[in-house]
Amino acid sequence: MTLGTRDALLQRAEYLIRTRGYSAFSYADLAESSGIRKASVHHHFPKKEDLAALLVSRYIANFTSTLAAIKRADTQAQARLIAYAQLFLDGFENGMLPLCGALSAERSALPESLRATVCAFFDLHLNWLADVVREGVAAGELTDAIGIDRVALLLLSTLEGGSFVGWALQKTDPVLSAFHDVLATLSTSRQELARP
Amino acid sequence: MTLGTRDALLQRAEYLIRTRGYSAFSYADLAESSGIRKASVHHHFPKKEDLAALLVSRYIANFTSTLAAIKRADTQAQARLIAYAQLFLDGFENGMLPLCGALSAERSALPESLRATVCAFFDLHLNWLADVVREGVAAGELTDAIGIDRVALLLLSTLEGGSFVGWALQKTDPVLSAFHDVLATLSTSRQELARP
DNA sequence: GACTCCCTACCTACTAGTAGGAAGAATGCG
DNA sequence: CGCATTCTTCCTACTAGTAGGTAGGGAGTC
Repeated sequence: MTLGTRDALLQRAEYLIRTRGYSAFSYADLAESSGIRKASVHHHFPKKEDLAALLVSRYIANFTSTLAAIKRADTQAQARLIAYAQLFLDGFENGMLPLCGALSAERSALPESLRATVCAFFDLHLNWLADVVREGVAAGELTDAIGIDRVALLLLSTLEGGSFVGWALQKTDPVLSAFHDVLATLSTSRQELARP
Repeated sequence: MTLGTRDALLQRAEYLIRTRGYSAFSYADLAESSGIRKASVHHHFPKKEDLAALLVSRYIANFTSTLAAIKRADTQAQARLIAYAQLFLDGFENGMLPLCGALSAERSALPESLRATVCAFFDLHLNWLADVVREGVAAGELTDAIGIDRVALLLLSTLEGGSFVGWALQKTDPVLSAFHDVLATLSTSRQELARP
């Protein structure tokens, strides 16, 4: 399957943003790595800001349906959360940071339209996590010692933080390590923890 | 106390890097926000890369002594860790991301000299945390269910991740929320968790 | 006299973005 | 069908502005 030029550009742009950041990627980079001229990139996406905004909103749309698919595929909270965490690992193994984590770092240098979208993306994560945790608690699979919203925040923080630490150290283990430790703590079934 | 020009420049540069990122801050920005001309900034720091490298290595030196001071001031692991976490909150309340977290996001766009320093900084964090946790476990204050190094990674991940989530959402609570939840889990004394 | 600090003026390379045209595919119509 | 028109995609060539960085000079200080 061969991607259309437009989709190929979006894909390359996503990679560049998730490795270099929004400010540090240029239309010249994007053009070169897509085998096209700079002016042609502008034909598809007149402004850099438009490109990024579209990219993120499409990403959010995809992500939303991926989360829905996870909920459909797994009925247990634990399995759902592991599948969710796997998304972070997948990105990492493709050499990329979490999109919105990367954008969050440059927040002050971002155009206003992007900031709001990044914020919305984190809310999406937190709401989905809270939902899954709520159902998990109701089903007796997860403990409810610290409150649903705090658990959601805890899970997201470990994955974002783990990704950044792993990214800096160029190691894969930190990405999921903290998440798994937290998940084991939250689980009522408390199976023995696997030491690495 | 009035800072020398050189120190003022370093301080402003740190702020700019911890809000906009390395790529998105320019000598023009730095000059303007320091009330000096661009060429004068170059007089003090000929290359941007030099400035950043010096800044980070000085930051690491300061941080090292701060960590040593924390160890001296508190004998209990829990108190030490809370003081450590407070450093992240202090930065956040001054409107800044963790320095090395921010740099980590742009890793691919960073000069080689900086990448290594960023990596060393994370190692510093992890080694100090592992040390504190080890002593805490030996003193019976902390549980040792998942291994010293994993606990260090867990604590660092929650703080880095919490900072980024809080930064994107422009809220302070996420910064320490996950860290405190994890710390409560690790504590053998298990005092009741304060709900927010 | 040498050094420090800061300046104006400048350089080259690169940034996002534009103008206008060539080639080809899609479309409308007699 | 043939033929012209329009639309899409991409191009070369350009703009103005900004990036990091340099040359060289003036004023104060050791």
